[in-house]
Amino acid sequence: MPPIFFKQRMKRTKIAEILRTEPVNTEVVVKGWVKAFRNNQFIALNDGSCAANLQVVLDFENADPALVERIRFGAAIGARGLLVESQGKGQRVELKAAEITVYGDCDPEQFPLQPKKQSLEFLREHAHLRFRTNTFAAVFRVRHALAFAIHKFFNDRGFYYLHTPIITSSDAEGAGEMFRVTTLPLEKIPHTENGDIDFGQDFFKRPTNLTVSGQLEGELGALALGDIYTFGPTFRAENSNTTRHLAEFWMIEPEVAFADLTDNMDLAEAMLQYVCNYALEYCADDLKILEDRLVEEEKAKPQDQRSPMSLTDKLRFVVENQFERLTYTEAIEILKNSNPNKKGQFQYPIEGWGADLQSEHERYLVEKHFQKPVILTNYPAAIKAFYMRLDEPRAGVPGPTVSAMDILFPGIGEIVGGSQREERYAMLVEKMQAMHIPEAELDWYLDTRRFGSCPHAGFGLGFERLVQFVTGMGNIRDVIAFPRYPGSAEF
RNA sequence: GCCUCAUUAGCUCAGUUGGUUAGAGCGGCGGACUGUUAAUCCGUAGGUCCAAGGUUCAAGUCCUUGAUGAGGCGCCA
Repeated sequence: MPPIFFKQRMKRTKIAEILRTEPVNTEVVVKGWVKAFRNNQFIALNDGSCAANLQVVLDFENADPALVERIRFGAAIGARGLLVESQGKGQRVELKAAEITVYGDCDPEQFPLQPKKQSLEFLREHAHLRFRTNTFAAVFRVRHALAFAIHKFFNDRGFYYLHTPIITSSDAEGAGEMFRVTTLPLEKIPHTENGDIDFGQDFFKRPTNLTVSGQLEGELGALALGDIYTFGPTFRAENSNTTRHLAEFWMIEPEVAFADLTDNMDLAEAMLQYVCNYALEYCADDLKILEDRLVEEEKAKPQDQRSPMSLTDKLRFVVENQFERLTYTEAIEILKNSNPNKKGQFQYPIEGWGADLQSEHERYLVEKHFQKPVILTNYPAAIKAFYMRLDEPRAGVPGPTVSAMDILFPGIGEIVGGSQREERYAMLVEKMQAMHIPEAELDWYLDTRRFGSCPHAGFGLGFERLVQFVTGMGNIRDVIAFPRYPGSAEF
Protein backbone atom coordinates (compact mmCIF):
# COMPACT_ATOMS: atom_id res chain seq x y z
CA MET A 1 0.00 0.00 0.00
CA PRO A 2 1.59 3.35 -0.99
CA PRO A 3 1.95 5.95 1.74
CA ILE A 4 -0.62 8.72 1.75
CA PHE A 5 1.47 11.86 1.78
CA PHE A 6 0.48 14.85 3.81
CA LYS A 7 -1.68 17.20 1.79
CA GLN A 8 -0.02 20.15 3.38
CA ARG A 9 3.74 19.45 3.14
CA MET A 10 5.42 20.38 6.37
CA LYS A 11 8.92 19.75 7.51
CA ARG A 12 9.05 17.19 10.26
CA THR A 13 10.17 18.30 13.68
CA LYS A 14 12.42 16.03 15.67
CA ILE A 15 10.91 14.75 18.90
CA ALA A 16 14.00 15.87 20.84
CA GLU A 17 13.28 19.45 19.76
CA ILE A 18 9.57 19.22 20.54
CA LEU A 19 10.23 17.94 24.04
CA ARG A 20 12.88 20.61 24.60
CA THR A 21 10.87 23.59 23.38
CA GLU A 22 7.31 22.31 24.00
CA PRO A 23 5.63 24.52 21.36
CA VAL A 24 2.12 24.06 22.73
CA ASN A 25 -0.81 25.04 20.44
CA THR A 26 1.24 24.88 17.28
CA GLU A 27 0.81 22.36 14.53
CA VAL A 28 3.75 19.96 14.09
CA VAL A 29 4.65 16.95 11.98
CA VAL A 30 6.56 14.07 13.55
CA LYS A 31 7.81 10.88 11.94
CA GLY A 32 9.17 7.83 13.65
CA TRP A 33 8.57 4.27 14.77
CA VAL A 34 5.76 2.99 16.98
CA LYS A 35 7.08 1.78 20.35
CA ALA A 36 3.64 1.04 21.82
CA PHE A 37 0.00 1.43 20.85
CA ARG A 38 -2.22 1.41 23.90
CA ASN A 39 -5.95 1.36 24.09
CA ASN A 40 -6.33 1.84 20.32
CA GLN A 41 -5.63 5.42 21.17
CA PHE A 42 -2.15 6.23 22.45
CA ILE A 43 0.90 5.86 20.23
CA ALA A 44 4.33 6.05 21.85
CA LEU A 45 6.41 7.39 18.98
CA ASN A 46 10.20 7.41 18.85
CA ASP A 47 12.27 8.94 16.06
CA GLY A 48 15.72 8.20 17.45
CA SER A 49 16.49 11.84 18.17
CA CYS A 50 16.34 11.17 21.89
CA ALA A 51 15.53 8.44 24.37
CA ALA A 52 12.05 9.78 25.12
CA ASN A 53 8.92 9.01 23.12
CA LEU A 54 6.23 11.47 22.08
CA GLN A 55 2.67 10.41 22.83
CA VAL A 56 0.47 10.76 19.77
CA VAL A 57 -3.24 10.65 20.60
CA LEU A 58 -5.60 9.22 18.04
CA ASP A 59 -9.29 10.07 17.80
CA PHE A 60 -10.03 6.39 17.40
CA GLU A 61 -13.81 6.79 17.21
CA ASN A 62 -13.45 8.75 14.00
CA ALA A 63 -10.39 7.00 12.63
CA ASP A 64 -10.37 4.68 9.65
CA PRO A 65 -10.30 1.12 11.12
CA ALA A 66 -8.04 0.00 8.26
CA LEU A 67 -5.52 2.65 9.29
CA VAL A 68 -5.74 1.83 13.01
CA GLU A 69 -5.07 -1.79 12.10
CA ARG A 70 -1.71 -0.79 10.60
CA ILE A 71 -0.46 1.10 13.64
CA ARG A 72 1.59 -1.72 15.15
CA PHE A 73 4.72 -2.03 17.22
CA GLY A 74 7.64 -1.27 14.93
CA ALA A 75 5.71 0.42 12.11
CA ALA A 76 7.07 3.64 10.60
CA ILE A 77 4.47 6.38 10.74
CA GLY A 78 4.07 10.12 10.46
CA ALA A 79 1.62 12.24 12.41
CA ARG A 80 0.44 15.81 11.88
CA GLY A 81 -1.50 17.63 14.53
CA LEU A 82 -1.67 20.13 17.33
CA LEU A 83 0.75 19.86 20.22
CA VAL A 84 -1.21 20.17 23.47
CA GLU A 85 -0.65 19.78 27.19
CA SER A 86 -1.22 16.17 28.10
CA GLN A 87 -4.39 15.23 29.95
CA GLY A 88 -2.76 12.10 31.29
CA LYS A 89 0.14 11.66 33.64
CA GLY A 90 3.55 10.51 32.47
CA GLN A 91 4.20 13.22 29.89
CA ARG A 92 3.85 16.98 29.78
CA VAL A 93 2.82 17.35 26.15
CA GLU A 94 1.23 15.15 23.53
CA LEU A 95 0.24 15.39 19.90
CA LYS A 96 -3.45 15.36 18.98
CA ALA A 97 -3.25 13.64 15.63
CA ALA A 98 -5.23 15.20 12.80
CA GLU A 99 -3.61 12.97 10.22
CA ILE A 100 -1.63 9.73 10.40
CA THR A 101 0.48 8.30 7.59
CA VAL A 102 1.85 4.78 7.60
CA TYR A 103 5.17 4.69 5.76
CA GLY A 104 6.18 1.14 6.57
CA ASP A 105 4.01 -1.61 7.99
CA CYS A 106 5.44 -3.98 10.55
CA ASP A 107 3.93 -7.45 10.68
CA PRO A 108 4.08 -8.58 14.31
CA GLU A 109 4.14 -12.23 13.26
CA GLN A 110 7.32 -11.64 11.26
CA PHE A 111 9.08 -8.89 13.23
CA PRO A 112 11.62 -10.53 15.58
CA LEU A 113 11.54 -7.75 18.17
CA GLN A 114 8.83 -7.45 20.78
CA PRO A 115 7.84 -4.67 23.15
CA LYS A 116 9.51 -6.36 26.08
CA LYS A 117 12.89 -7.09 27.53
CA GLN A 118 14.97 -9.23 25.21
CA SER A 119 18.33 -10.80 25.85
CA LEU A 120 21.49 -9.14 24.59
CA GLU A 121 22.47 -12.47 23.00
CA PHE A 122 19.24 -12.60 21.01
CA LEU A 123 19.65 -9.00 19.92
CA ARG A 124 23.27 -9.63 18.92
CA GLU A 125 21.99 -12.20 16.44
CA HIS A 126 19.60 -9.55 15.13
CA ALA A 127 22.17 -6.76 15.12
CA HIS A 128 20.54 -5.15 12.09
CA LEU A 129 17.39 -4.52 14.12
CA ARG A 130 18.77 -3.90 17.57
CA PHE A 131 19.07 -0.15 16.99
CA ARG A 132 15.29 -0.18 17.41
CA THR A 133 15.59 -1.10 21.08
CA ASN A 134 15.89 1.50 23.82
CA THR A 135 19.15 0.05 25.07
CA PHE A 136 20.98 -0.03 21.75
CA ALA A 137 19.62 3.32 20.59
CA ALA A 138 21.05 4.72 23.84
CA VAL A 139 24.38 2.94 23.36
CA PHE A 140 24.83 4.33 19.86
CA ARG A 141 23.81 7.85 20.80
CA VAL A 142 26.38 7.73 23.61
CA ARG A 143 28.96 6.24 21.24
CA HIS A 144 28.44 9.15 18.89
CA ALA A 145 28.72 11.67 21.72
CA LEU A 146 31.99 10.14 22.89
CA ALA A 147 33.46 10.18 19.37
CA PHE A 148 32.45 13.79 18.98
CA ALA A 149 33.83 14.69 22.42
CA ILE A 150 37.18 13.13 21.53
CA HIS A 151 37.45 15.20 18.36
CA LYS A 152 36.41 18.29 20.30
CA PHE A 153 38.90 17.65 23.07
CA PHE A 154 41.82 17.37 20.67
CA ASN A 155 40.69 20.11 18.32
CA ASP A 156 40.28 22.53 21.24
CA ARG A 157 43.89 21.78 22.23
CA GLY A 158 45.39 22.36 18.80
CA PHE A 159 45.81 18.74 17.76
CA TYR A 160 45.50 17.81 14.08
CA TYR A 161 43.40 14.81 13.08
CA LEU A 162 45.72 12.69 10.94
CA HIS A 163 44.40 9.91 8.72
CA THR A 164 46.97 7.16 8.75
CA PRO A 165 46.73 4.33 6.22
CA ILE A 166 44.43 1.37 6.70
CA ILE A 167 46.36 -0.78 4.25
CA THR A 168 49.97 -1.09 5.30
CA SER A 169 53.01 -2.87 3.94
CA SER A 170 54.74 -2.86 7.28
CA ASP A 171 54.41 -6.04 9.30
CA ALA A 172 56.93 -4.96 11.89
CA GLU A 173 54.60 -3.08 14.18
CA GLY A 174 54.51 -6.01 16.51
CA ALA A 175 50.96 -5.41 17.69
CA GLY A 176 49.55 -8.78 16.77
CA GLU A 177 48.46 -11.00 13.91
CA MET A 178 47.43 -9.17 10.76
CA PHE A 179 44.82 -9.62 8.03
CA ARG A 180 46.44 -10.08 4.63
CA VAL A 181 45.22 -7.78 1.85
CA THR A 182 45.67 -9.22 -1.62
CA THR A 183 44.14 -9.41 -5.07
CA LEU A 184 46.07 -12.58 -5.92
CA PRO A 185 43.75 -15.43 -6.96
CA LEU A 186 43.53 -17.70 -3.91
CA GLU A 187 42.71 -20.75 -6.02
CA LYS A 188 45.86 -20.23 -8.10
CA ILE A 189 48.49 -18.29 -6.17
CA PRO A 190 51.46 -17.38 -8.42
CA HIS A 191 54.90 -18.52 -7.29
CA THR A 192 58.40 -17.43 -8.21
CA GLU A 193 60.99 -19.83 -9.57
CA ASN A 194 62.28 -20.67 -6.11
CA GLY A 195 58.79 -21.46 -4.85
CA ASP A 196 57.95 -18.27 -2.89
CA ILE A 197 54.64 -16.50 -3.38
CA ASP A 198 55.16 -14.00 -6.20
CA PHE A 199 54.00 -10.78 -4.58
CA GLY A 200 55.33 -8.94 -7.62
CA GLN A 201 52.05 -9.89 -9.24
CA ASP A 202 49.96 -8.61 -6.33
CA PHE A 203 48.13 -5.27 -6.46
CA PHE A 204 50.76 -3.35 -4.51
CA LYS A 205 53.63 -5.51 -5.83
CA ARG A 206 54.43 -6.42 -2.23
CA PRO A 207 52.72 -8.11 0.73
CA THR A 208 50.17 -5.84 2.42
CA ASN A 209 47.97 -6.09 5.50
CA LEU A 210 45.28 -4.21 7.33
CA THR A 211 46.75 -1.88 9.93
CA VAL A 212 47.13 -2.95 13.54
CA SER A 213 48.14 0.55 14.64
CA GLY A 214 48.64 3.99 13.15
CA GLN A 215 51.25 4.89 15.71
CA LEU A 216 54.43 4.73 13.63
CA GLU A 217 52.87 6.89 10.91
CA GLY A 218 51.42 9.10 13.63
CA GLU A 219 54.91 9.75 14.97
CA LEU A 220 55.97 10.98 11.53
CA GLY A 221 53.14 13.51 11.61
CA ALA A 222 53.81 14.62 15.16
CA LEU A 223 57.44 15.34 14.38
CA ALA A 224 56.34 18.13 12.08
CA LEU A 225 52.81 19.13 13.06
CA GLY A 226 53.54 19.00 16.76
CA ASP A 227 50.39 17.43 18.16
CA ILE A 228 48.35 14.94 16.13
CA TYR A 229 45.81 12.24 16.79
CA THR A 230 44.38 9.43 14.74
CA PHE A 231 40.88 7.98 15.09
CA GLY A 232 40.24 5.10 12.79
CA PRO A 233 39.55 1.41 12.39
CA THR A 234 42.15 -1.11 13.49
CA PHE A 235 42.35 -4.80 12.69
CA ARG A 236 43.75 -7.69 14.66
CA ALA A 237 43.57 -11.26 13.39
CA GLU A 238 44.08 -12.70 16.87
CA ASN A 239 41.88 -15.60 17.86
CA SER A 240 40.55 -13.67 20.83
CA ASN A 241 37.29 -14.78 22.37
CA THR A 242 36.57 -12.38 25.19
CA THR A 243 34.13 -9.64 26.15
CA ARG A 244 36.75 -6.97 25.46
CA HIS A 245 38.36 -7.93 22.13
CA LEU A 246 37.25 -7.39 18.54
CA ALA A 247 38.91 -8.21 15.22
CA GLU A 248 37.84 -4.78 13.93
CA PHE A 249 37.79 -1.93 16.40
CA TRP A 250 38.36 1.81 16.54
CA MET A 251 41.39 3.31 18.13
CA ILE A 252 42.44 6.84 19.04
CA GLU A 253 46.19 7.43 18.95
CA PRO A 254 47.48 10.86 19.93
CA GLU A 255 51.16 11.61 19.43
CA VAL A 256 52.81 14.68 20.95
CA ALA A 257 56.20 16.20 20.12
CA PHE A 258 58.40 17.54 22.91
CA ALA A 259 56.51 15.52 25.50
CA ASP A 260 57.62 13.04 28.14
CA LEU A 261 55.84 10.25 29.99
CA THR A 262 54.30 12.61 32.56
CA ASP A 263 52.89 14.84 29.81
CA ASN A 264 51.51 11.71 28.21
CA MET A 265 49.76 10.60 31.41
CA ASP A 266 48.39 14.10 31.98
CA LEU A 267 46.96 14.15 28.47
CA ALA A 268 45.36 10.71 28.70
CA GLU A 269 43.85 11.42 32.11
CA ALA A 270 42.51 14.82 31.02
CA MET A 271 41.01 13.28 27.89
CA LEU A 272 39.28 10.43 29.71
CA GLN A 273 37.87 12.83 32.28
CA TYR A 274 36.75 15.25 29.59
CA VAL A 275 34.84 12.67 27.56
CA CYS A 276 33.23 11.08 30.63
CA ASN A 277 32.12 14.51 31.75
CA TYR A 278 30.82 15.24 28.24
CA ALA A 279 28.67 12.11 28.37
CA LEU A 280 27.32 13.07 31.80
CA GLU A 281 26.45 16.50 30.52
CA TYR A 282 24.96 15.65 27.12
CA CYS A 283 23.68 12.08 27.45
CA ALA A 284 21.81 12.19 30.76
CA ASP A 285 18.64 10.53 29.43
CA ASP A 286 20.52 7.77 27.65
CA LEU A 287 22.74 7.14 30.67
CA LYS A 288 19.59 6.87 32.79
CA ILE A 289 18.28 4.11 30.49
CA LEU A 290 21.62 2.31 30.63
CA GLU A 291 21.91 2.74 34.38
CA ASP A 292 18.43 1.29 34.94
CA ARG A 293 19.25 -1.59 32.60
CA LEU A 294 22.38 -2.31 34.61
CA VAL A 295 20.45 -2.30 37.88
CA GLU A 296 18.00 -4.84 36.43
CA GLU A 297 20.84 -6.99 35.15
CA GLU A 298 22.61 -6.94 38.49
CA LYS A 299 19.51 -8.10 40.34
CA ALA A 300 20.31 -11.54 38.93
CA LYS A 301 23.74 -11.49 40.57
CA PRO A 302 24.52 -12.27 44.19
CA GLN A 303 24.77 -9.21 46.43
CA ASP A 304 28.57 -9.27 46.75
CA GLN A 305 29.09 -9.28 42.99
CA ARG A 306 26.98 -6.20 42.35
CA SER A 307 28.86 -3.01 41.63
CA PRO A 308 28.94 -0.66 44.60
CA MET A 309 28.39 2.41 42.42
CA SER A 310 25.69 3.24 39.89
CA LEU A 311 26.75 3.98 36.32
CA THR A 312 26.59 7.76 36.64
CA ASP A 313 28.22 7.69 40.08
CA LYS A 314 31.06 5.71 38.54
CA LEU A 315 31.47 8.28 35.77
CA ARG A 316 31.37 11.15 38.23
CA PHE A 317 33.99 9.39 40.32
CA VAL A 318 36.33 9.17 37.33
CA VAL A 319 35.76 12.82 36.45
CA GLU A 320 36.31 14.08 40.00
CA ASN A 321 39.23 11.95 41.21
CA GLN A 322 42.82 11.78 40.08
CA PHE A 323 43.97 8.47 38.72
CA GLU A 324 46.41 6.55 40.89
CA ARG A 325 49.90 6.61 39.36
CA LEU A 326 52.53 4.07 40.31
CA THR A 327 55.40 2.21 38.74
CA TYR A 328 55.36 -1.43 37.76
CA THR A 329 57.97 -2.05 40.47
CA GLU A 330 55.70 -0.53 43.13
CA ALA A 331 52.75 -2.53 41.82
CA ILE A 332 54.72 -5.76 42.12
CA GLU A 333 55.47 -4.95 45.77
CA ILE A 334 51.77 -4.33 46.50
CA LEU A 335 50.76 -7.52 44.73
CA LYS A 336 53.46 -9.59 46.41
CA ASN A 337 52.22 -8.52 49.84
CA SER A 338 48.52 -8.73 48.94
CA ASN A 339 46.19 -11.12 50.72
CA PRO A 340 45.20 -13.11 47.62
CA ASN A 341 48.87 -13.65 46.79
CA LYS A 342 49.73 -14.77 50.32
CA LYS A 343 46.71 -17.05 50.45
CA GLY A 344 47.54 -18.50 47.04
CA GLN A 345 44.32 -17.20 45.49
CA PHE A 346 45.97 -15.92 42.32
CA GLN A 347 46.00 -18.39 39.48
CA TYR A 348 49.38 -16.90 38.57
CA PRO A 349 51.23 -16.19 41.84
CA ILE A 350 53.54 -13.16 41.89
CA GLU A 351 56.99 -14.67 41.85
CA GLY A 352 58.93 -11.47 41.54
CA TRP A 353 60.02 -8.61 39.34
CA GLY A 354 59.93 -9.08 35.58
CA ALA A 355 56.78 -11.07 34.92
CA ASP A 356 53.93 -9.55 32.95
CA LEU A 357 50.85 -8.74 35.02
CA GLN A 358 47.83 -10.97 34.42
CA SER A 359 44.35 -9.54 34.31
CA GLU A 360 43.63 -10.93 37.79
CA HIS A 361 46.50 -8.77 39.10
CA GLU A 362 45.34 -5.67 37.28
CA ARG A 363 41.82 -6.23 38.56
CA TYR A 364 43.08 -6.56 42.13
CA LEU A 365 44.94 -3.25 41.91
CA VAL A 366 42.05 -1.36 40.31
CA GLU A 367 38.99 -2.93 41.89
CA LYS A 368 40.24 -3.94 45.34
CA HIS A 369 43.39 -2.09 46.36
CA PHE A 370 42.94 1.43 44.91
CA GLN A 371 39.27 1.30 43.82
CA LYS A 372 39.93 3.90 41.15
CA PRO A 373 41.55 4.10 37.70
CA VAL A 374 45.24 3.26 37.90
CA ILE A 375 48.15 4.29 35.68
CA LEU A 376 51.01 1.80 35.77
CA THR A 377 54.36 3.05 34.47
CA ASN A 378 57.96 2.03 33.84
CA TYR A 379 57.50 -1.61 32.93
CA PRO A 380 60.41 -3.99 32.42
CA ALA A 381 61.89 -3.36 28.98
CA ALA A 382 61.75 -7.05 28.15
CA ILE A 383 57.94 -7.23 28.14
CA LYS A 384 57.25 -4.05 26.15
CA ALA A 385 57.55 -2.90 22.52
CA PHE A 386 60.81 -1.89 20.84
CA TYR A 387 59.87 1.79 20.35
CA MET A 388 59.46 2.59 24.05
CA ARG A 389 62.12 4.82 25.61
CA LEU A 390 64.69 3.14 27.84
CA ASP A 391 64.71 4.61 31.38
CA GLU A 392 67.80 5.65 33.33
CA PRO A 393 68.65 2.92 35.87
CA ARG A 394 66.96 3.57 39.21
CA ALA A 395 67.82 2.47 42.74
CA GLY A 396 65.68 -0.43 43.90
CA VAL A 397 64.65 -1.43 40.38
CA PRO A 398 66.15 -4.82 39.51
CA GLY A 399 66.27 -4.48 35.72
CA PRO A 400 66.00 -2.08 32.79
CA THR A 401 62.64 -0.40 32.35
CA VAL A 402 60.93 1.67 29.67
CA SER A 403 58.78 4.81 29.87
CA ALA A 404 55.57 2.91 29.24
CA MET A 405 52.18 3.53 30.80
CA ASP A 406 48.98 1.50 30.89
CA ILE A 407 45.74 2.95 32.20
CA LEU A 408 43.57 0.34 33.89
CA PHE A 409 39.83 0.88 34.40
CA PRO A 410 37.51 -1.08 36.67
CA GLY A 411 35.65 -3.81 34.80
CA ILE A 412 37.44 -3.06 31.52
CA GLY A 413 41.10 -3.59 32.28
CA GLU A 414 43.55 -1.87 29.98
CA ILE A 415 41.84 1.03 28.26
CA VAL A 416 44.98 2.96 27.29
CA GLY A 417 48.48 1.78 26.45
CA GLY A 418 51.19 4.29 25.67
CA SER A 419 54.76 5.40 26.14
CA GLN A 420 57.40 7.99 25.66
CA ARG A 421 59.11 6.96 22.43
CA GLU A 422 62.77 6.12 22.04
CA GLU A 423 63.98 9.19 20.17
CA ARG A 424 67.72 8.34 20.32
CA TYR A 425 68.76 6.76 17.03
CA ALA A 426 71.51 4.51 18.38
CA MET A 427 69.39 3.26 21.25
CA LEU A 428 66.47 2.53 18.94
CA VAL A 429 68.59 0.59 16.45
CA GLU A 430 70.15 -1.41 19.27
CA LYS A 431 66.70 -2.27 20.58
CA MET A 432 65.42 -3.29 17.16
CA GLN A 433 68.36 -5.58 16.64
CA ALA A 434 67.87 -7.16 20.05
CA MET A 435 64.17 -7.75 19.35
CA HIS A 436 64.75 -8.91 15.75
CA ILE A 437 62.80 -6.05 14.18
CA PRO A 438 63.92 -5.74 10.53
CA GLU A 439 65.60 -2.31 10.24
CA ALA A 440 65.36 -2.18 6.46
CA GLU A 441 61.56 -2.32 6.59
CA LEU A 442 61.37 0.53 9.06
CA ASP A 443 63.99 2.73 7.45
CA TRP A 444 61.39 5.45 6.97
CA TYR A 445 60.62 5.32 10.68
CA LEU A 446 64.30 5.55 11.59
CA ASP A 447 64.60 8.68 9.44
CA THR A 448 62.67 10.60 12.10
CA ARG A 449 65.51 9.79 14.50
CA ARG A 450 68.16 10.70 11.95
CA PHE A 451 66.73 14.11 11.08
CA GLY A 452 65.57 16.46 13.82
CA SER A 453 64.57 13.85 16.36
CA CYS A 454 63.03 15.04 19.61
CA PRO A 455 61.46 13.60 22.75
CA HIS A 456 57.85 12.64 22.05
CA ALA A 457 55.13 10.47 23.48
CA GLY A 458 51.72 9.06 22.67
CA PHE A 459 49.18 6.42 23.49
CA GLY A 460 46.45 4.24 22.07
CA LEU A 461 42.91 4.35 23.43
CA GLY A 462 40.53 1.51 22.62
CA PHE A 463 37.37 3.37 21.66
CA GLU A 464 34.98 0.45 22.22
CA ARG A 465 36.44 -0.15 25.68
CA LEU A 466 35.72 3.48 26.47
CA VAL A 467 32.16 3.10 25.20
CA GLN A 468 31.83 -0.03 27.33
CA PHE A 469 32.94 1.84 30.41
CA VAL A 470 30.61 4.79 29.85
CA THR A 471 27.55 2.73 28.87
CA GLY A 472 28.14 -0.08 31.37
CA MET A 473 27.75 -2.70 28.63
CA GLY A 474 29.59 -5.85 29.66
CA ASN A 475 30.34 -7.22 26.19
CA ILE A 476 32.35 -5.20 23.65
CA ARG A 477 30.24 -6.78 20.88
CA ASP A 478 27.32 -4.70 22.15
CA VAL A 479 28.96 -1.29 21.74
CA ILE A 480 29.89 -1.54 18.04
CA ALA A 481 27.16 -1.69 15.39
CA PHE A 482 28.30 -4.83 13.59
CA PRO A 483 30.96 -6.65 15.60
CA ARG A 484 33.67 -8.69 13.88
CA TYR A 485 35.23 -11.50 15.87
CA PRO A 486 36.52 -15.01 15.14
CA GLY A 487 33.91 -16.87 13.12
CA SER A 488 31.65 -13.88 12.74
CA ALA A 489 31.42 -11.10 10.14
CA GLU A 490 27.68 -10.97 9.57
CA PHE A 491 25.80 -7.96 8.16
C1' G B 1 43.76 -21.61 21.26
C1' C B 2 42.39 -23.60 26.44
C1' C B 3 38.66 -24.31 30.55
C1' U B 4 33.51 -24.19 32.42
C1' C B 5 28.40 -23.82 31.52
C1' A B 6 24.20 -23.65 28.37
C1' U B 7 20.77 -24.98 23.96
C1' U B 8 12.88 -26.96 25.60
C1' A B 9 6.79 -22.64 21.92
C1' G B 10 8.11 -16.41 18.14
C1' C B 11 10.83 -14.38 23.03
C1' U B 12 12.22 -15.29 28.45
C1' C B 13 12.30 -19.55 31.12
C1' A B 14 10.28 -24.12 34.43
C1' G B 15 10.37 -29.36 33.70
C1' U B 16 11.83 -33.69 40.45
C1' U B 17 15.69 -40.05 41.45
C1' G B 18 14.83 -41.65 33.49
C1' G B 19 8.14 -43.23 33.70
C1' U B 20 1.31 -41.68 30.98
C1' U B 21 -0.84 -36.41 26.98
C1' A B 22 6.18 -31.39 27.93
C1' G B 23 4.16 -26.30 31.22
C1' A B 24 4.09 -20.74 32.58
C1' G B 25 4.65 -15.53 31.47
C1' C B 26 5.15 -12.34 27.45
C1' G B 27 4.15 -12.08 22.19
C1' G B 28 0.43 -13.83 18.06
C1' C B 29 -4.77 -14.59 16.73
C1' G B 30 -10.33 -13.69 18.17
C1' G B 31 -13.34 -10.74 21.39
C1' A B 32 -14.43 -6.98 25.36
C1' C B 33 -13.06 -2.21 27.35
C1' U B 34 -11.67 2.99 26.01
C1' G B 35 -7.12 8.81 29.12
C1' U B 36 -3.66 4.59 28.39
C1' U B 37 1.96 4.52 30.28
C1' A B 38 5.70 -2.60 28.06
C1' A B 39 -2.71 -0.66 29.35
C1' U B 40 -6.25 -4.23 31.36
C1' C B 41 -9.82 -8.48 31.11
C1' C B 42 -11.82 -13.15 28.64
C1' G B 43 -10.89 -16.92 25.03
C1' U B 44 -7.55 -19.52 21.65
C1' A B 45 -3.65 -21.58 18.57
C1' G B 46 1.40 -22.56 18.86
C1' G B 47 6.80 -27.79 20.23
C1' U B 48 11.70 -32.28 15.05
C1' C B 49 12.97 -30.63 23.55
C1' C B 50 20.25 -27.94 18.89
C1' A B 51 22.07 -32.29 15.53
C1' A B 52 23.80 -37.32 14.89
C1' G B 53 24.81 -41.76 17.25
C1' G B 54 24.47 -44.83 21.78
C1' U B 55 22.61 -47.04 26.79
C1' U B 56 17.55 -48.59 28.44
C1' C B 57 11.32 -52.01 28.65
C1' A B 58 11.23 -46.51 28.55
C1' A B 59 15.39 -40.49 27.22
C1' G B 60 13.71 -33.40 27.27
C1' U B 61 16.40 -35.94 31.46
C1' C B 62 22.10 -40.59 31.15
C1' C B 63 26.73 -41.38 27.67
C1' U B 64 29.77 -40.04 23.03
C1' U B 65 30.73 -36.77 19.03
C1' G B 66 29.61 -32.29 16.56
C1' A B 67 27.32 -27.30 15.95
C1' U B 68 25.94 -22.75 18.09
C1' G B 69 25.88 -19.38 22.19
C1' A B 70 27.56 -17.40 27.02
C1' G B 71 31.29 -16.65 30.79
C1' G B 72 36.47 -17.14 32.34
C1' C B 73 41.81 -17.42 30.74
C1' G B 74 45.71 -16.22 27.15
C1' C B 75 47.02 -12.38 23.20
C1' C B 76 45.83 -6.81 23.64
C1' A B 77 43.18 -1.59 22.93
